[in-house]
Amino acid sequence: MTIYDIAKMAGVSITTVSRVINNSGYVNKDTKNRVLEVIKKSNYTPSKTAQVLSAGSTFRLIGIVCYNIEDLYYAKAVAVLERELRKYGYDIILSCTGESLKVRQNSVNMLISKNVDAIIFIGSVFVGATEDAILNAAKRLPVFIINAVVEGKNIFCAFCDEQEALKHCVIKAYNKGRKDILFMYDLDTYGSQKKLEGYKTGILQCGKKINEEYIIKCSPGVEAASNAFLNAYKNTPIDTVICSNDVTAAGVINAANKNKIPIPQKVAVIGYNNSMIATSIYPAMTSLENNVEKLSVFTAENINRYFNGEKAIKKYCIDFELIIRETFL
Amino acid sequence: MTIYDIAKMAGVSITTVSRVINNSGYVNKDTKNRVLEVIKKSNYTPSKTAQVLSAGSTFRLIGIVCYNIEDLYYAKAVAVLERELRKYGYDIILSCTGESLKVRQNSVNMLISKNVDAIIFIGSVFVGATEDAILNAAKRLPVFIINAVVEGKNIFCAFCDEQEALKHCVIKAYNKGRKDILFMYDLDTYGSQKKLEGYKTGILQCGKKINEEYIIKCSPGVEAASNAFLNAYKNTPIDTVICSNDVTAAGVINAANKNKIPIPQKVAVIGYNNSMIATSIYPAMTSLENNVEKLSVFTAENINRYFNGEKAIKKYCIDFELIIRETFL
DNA sequence: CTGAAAGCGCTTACAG
DNA sequence: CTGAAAGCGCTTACAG
Repeated sequence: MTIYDIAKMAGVSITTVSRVINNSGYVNKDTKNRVLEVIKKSNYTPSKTAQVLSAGSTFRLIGIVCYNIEDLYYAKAVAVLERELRKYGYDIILSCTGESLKVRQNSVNMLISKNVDAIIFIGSVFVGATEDAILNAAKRLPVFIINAVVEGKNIFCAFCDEQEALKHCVIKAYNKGRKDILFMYDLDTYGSQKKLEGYKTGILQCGKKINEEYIIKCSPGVEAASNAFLNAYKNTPIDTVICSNDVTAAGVINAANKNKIPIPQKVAVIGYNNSMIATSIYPAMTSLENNVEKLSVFTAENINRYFNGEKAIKKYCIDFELIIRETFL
Repeated sequence: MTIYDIAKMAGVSITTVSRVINNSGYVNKDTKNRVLEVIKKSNYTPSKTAQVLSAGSTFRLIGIVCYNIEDLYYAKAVAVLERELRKYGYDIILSCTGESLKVRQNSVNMLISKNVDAIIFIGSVFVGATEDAILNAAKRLPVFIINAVVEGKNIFCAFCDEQEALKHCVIKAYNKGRKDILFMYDLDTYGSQKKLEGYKTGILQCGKKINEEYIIKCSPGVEAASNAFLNAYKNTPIDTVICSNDVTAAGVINAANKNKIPIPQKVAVIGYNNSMIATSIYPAMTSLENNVEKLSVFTAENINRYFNGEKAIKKYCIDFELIIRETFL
């Protein structure tokens, strides 16, 4: 079913049908109704492909590349991006890549080959190993990054200063009289490294020495975090645990509950991301709000700015806030 | 930059460039390399739009309509669908609609107008009020539904029998000697209704009477569930709480922890969906595994079947399993 | 208010 | 191994 069929059935030219479809130009009211009826009756949908090619427009599709949509951080970002971009008439193609470098490069290639208007990378996991993919993409279309900084033409970043954020947590803990502050992280990403640096800076700023025993890397997931914490707790005095994300923190809290280690009296716990997990757990988790939601809203606006001829913002840094709940008072 | 520019720069016809791009037909090796070099040097990407229009193919895009990607159930489904559909060369356009009927209808219209190959609806929230949107969509393209049943031409459903699942939970609890079994749910969806029916069937099958005080509807979210549970607990004897999802169950568990109500000795708790929350909480939550992952894998296969001329399966029912953890032993 | 014709950027028989 | 030409299904000046 094409515009030619509709034209024939309605007894008009395809130009007129086109006018009716697009509600453009002058069309006699009766003619219009006749065409509309034919369209409806035949369940005709115009070929977007032909429209785009002919009108020189685009599909208004934005590619989103994220690590794992089941992680609440990415889920939040995608949810907000989708909602905000819709306001500007964009839809999203979602690509979740996981660890695989090959999948990442393929995802980017696919998005480029499908002629999306722009690509958004969410998360710092894409910096480092995948940076080439980002730079290559930027040669062909604008690239927007949430929560990482990559310099380059056609690349626009919105981020939270994770290093400062973690430093803030450390100092806050120290000022509460906490002395044995553990830092736990899972993936070895750009973001984790920033947080780790922030941890160290904070420790030094408190006039303490950096003790490698207080820096723990564990596998992702609640269980792994539980075990890693208990193991560390056995061997070293610990009164505070700062985690690089809420899932890890949940593991610490569970382990403490199970072993009757009172939170926060004996051990205080600070999570990161302020996700739903922070309020789903008991005791409610103190967590660092790094404002993904705001970053996502900003990025959608920035994309709109870019395509409207206004100058998009190259680098945008958002504030953070430690949300105090029961695990660290 | 079009195929004409490349042809000119390489000193060949566009036919030859097209052959190189598509790796089809015979092309002299040297010619091919020359064209490839020009393409690379100029960062040329063929217009997918023109390719699709010309070749009579499609963009290989599947639309996914879900309620809320921040809900772990939907996140899991989308993650698996994306991964599995990628294997068949499809990408996904994600649309999260929330409650709004208008957004839902608009999302469907948008997907149809963008000429996706098929639409997947995830979750029972779309049955009932949005059913018209589904039926209309099915007039134009194949519609696949995960976890709800809608009859109609061009509609394919994969689901878990929630009614049976909930009945199973009730009987299991009863057989453990539990007598005062509460059912808590939040949204008033098709799925919740099925679960509620299952609860009632189970209660009757145990030779007990249905007591409306043991059926509690609360707002979504951990906090609301906590309050609703505590309120009910004050007024009625309760030894088991079965929830329509894990978030609600987390609220119950938190409330019990906070009020020193021992789980499962005094109150057993059963969640639903067996999401990450079930293992993120202490005590670890018994939860009903309704196999979204398997349903998603099946749906991707079914879509592939549909487009490969094999007959897609109209109705597919998956089994379920109660995963026993500490909150109900 | 309406239509014939050119053109969007490709692919694909067809001819050589 | 290569290219001229038709055609995919639309939009949009242009002419009337």
